[in-house]
Amino acid sequence: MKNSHIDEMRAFNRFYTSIIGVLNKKFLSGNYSLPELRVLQAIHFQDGLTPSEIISSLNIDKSYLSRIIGMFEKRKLVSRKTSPNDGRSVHLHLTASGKKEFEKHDSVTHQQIKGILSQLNDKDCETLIGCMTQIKSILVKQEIHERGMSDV
Amino acid sequence: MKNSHIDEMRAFNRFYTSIIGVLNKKFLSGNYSLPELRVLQAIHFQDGLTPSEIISSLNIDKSYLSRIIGMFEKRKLVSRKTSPNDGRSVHLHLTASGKKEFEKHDSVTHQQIKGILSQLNDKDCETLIGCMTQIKSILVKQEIHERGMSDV
DNA sequence: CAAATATAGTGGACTTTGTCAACTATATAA
DNA sequence: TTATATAGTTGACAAAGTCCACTATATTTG
Repeated sequence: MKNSHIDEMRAFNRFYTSIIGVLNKKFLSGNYSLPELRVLQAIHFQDGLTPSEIISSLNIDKSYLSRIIGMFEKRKLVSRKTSPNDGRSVHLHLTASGKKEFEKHDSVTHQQIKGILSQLNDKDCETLIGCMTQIKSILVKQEIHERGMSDV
Repeated sequence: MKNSHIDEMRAFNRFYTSIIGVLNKKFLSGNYSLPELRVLQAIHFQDGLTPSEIISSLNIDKSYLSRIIGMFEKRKLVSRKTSPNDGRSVHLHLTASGKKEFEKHDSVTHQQIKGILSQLNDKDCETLIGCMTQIKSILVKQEIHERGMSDV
């Protein structure tokens, strides 16, 4: 490893964080905050999961999560059901409107990314995605990541 | 552009945001928050710049910034000097301890990135950095970014 | 089994972070 | 010179996130 590599990676981090920040800011003009959307996504992704499962995958405070879920329940996007096996834990499900809300948000971010990629020529697009895939495959071995904080 | 590219890019965004999140969290166990460090960096990077310049480059609220600067001044890391040309604006400078504080933080994040790269074999490292450089060069044309929110 | 310990989730109080609007002071334009 | 714009500060507030105590189940262990 060269020393300049470190600077390069830091430059990339600043650059890419900035992009993510801009994208997040844009779509966050909606009704929900980023952690809220992460929770919605998590439940969509795995119907019936429990708060404690969300906690470990999203690295979020349990009281904070409890309030987020409470808010979703009040708005009828999520339902809680006490687990038949374990009376302490609850299973979370998206209601019909919860699913709709998720789809809505998901399509917005989909379009957002599409908007970026569609401005690239085919070669650049292939290169870009190829690079992303490679970076992921190299860094995934190191297990630095936890489920993170972008919905883009 | 293929449709799958969009999903790939979104996957990368989630993945990389997560990495950044973990890194940021680690070094943020220090004395300053991320925006605070960004301000310190900005002043280090361009001695004598004004709050309003920071505002436009960092996209931060002016009252928030004013308080951050006030805190730095109280801790003797930054000094304010009224501009001779324009009595409304001030020029910001790092004091000796301000510079030391910056260096301290900078070296921590340097070591952190070094820690990651040093676990890679030479080929992976070259590939990784090469990919980052390419991504940056492709996306920089689109000007999506603003100066962002990572200090890693 | 009964007592101790652990786990799941909730709610109150709090801190940190960030925003909004009003204000002072200087500068520029009409 | 009056009006308008810009730089920065301050107070009040809102949003985001954390900490701790608590209830209620579950599990362990003596």
